[in-house]
Amino acid sequence: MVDVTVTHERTARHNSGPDEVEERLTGRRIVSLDRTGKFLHSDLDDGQLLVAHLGMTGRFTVDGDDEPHTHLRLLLDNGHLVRFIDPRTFGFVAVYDAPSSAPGLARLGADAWLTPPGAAELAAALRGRTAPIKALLLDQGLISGLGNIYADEALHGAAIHPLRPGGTLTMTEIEDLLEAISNVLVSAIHNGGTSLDDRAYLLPDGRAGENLGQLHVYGRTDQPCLECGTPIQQVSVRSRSTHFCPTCQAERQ
DNA sequence: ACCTCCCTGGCC
DNA sequence: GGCCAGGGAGGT
Repeated sequence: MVDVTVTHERTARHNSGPDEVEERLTGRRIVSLDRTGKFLHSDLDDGQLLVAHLGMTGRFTVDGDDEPHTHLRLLLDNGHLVRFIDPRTFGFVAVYDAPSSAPGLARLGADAWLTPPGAAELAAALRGRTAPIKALLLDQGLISGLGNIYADEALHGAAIHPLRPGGTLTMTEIEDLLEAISNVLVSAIHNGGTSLDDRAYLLPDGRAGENLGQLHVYGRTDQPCLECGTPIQQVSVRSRSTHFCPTCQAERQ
């Protein structure tokens, strides 16, 4: 990285500020590109760890246009210009000495796509947990990588009510849930991801992902369940909108 | 283990 | 003019 410019305080909030991020990155070479859950992370040539999170509206572009809400620019020694654009500034870019000092990243559960847990492992993690399974799926400590949309979709695929206390899931339900998570992610990735009307998420070439039309419950409040016709219900779980079919995902089985 | 806060664009 | 959307951090 030949030149690094950070122009928004909040983007650098996990370091002391924009100056520290610029200083720690300038002159460094990126030697890896990885992802765990929703965290992007790279090893640098001096042993530091570069971590980025897109939050809700963050995205990286390479040699793109200069857009509003561009908060960080990386000029690479190959001439390419990487921009971090993030209107709502829920995302961040941070540099740490070690993974253990990166908040969030250090506490992530197994990645839902790359290294999903086995049923026995997930069952052990769920044992004794009283929080709603929906909340546990969003809390990245159990399984990492699922957001609000795919958590709702996975629970519907597994026919599990979102308010079921995590510890009450049967082994069969846990197996179904893991399979549903896999199915949901395979489908979403195959379809290029879920671009909503706000177009906050787009494919690298600027096209919208087409998975929205494949969703069974998210954003389908009051519309008929595709399995049974019952109107999809929307409730709030931990102040996150939650969509489910009250028939397919009955409270008890 | 819970709750509040952060932030902006879009829509009612 | 006000509310909602959403991911995580931090504090209680």
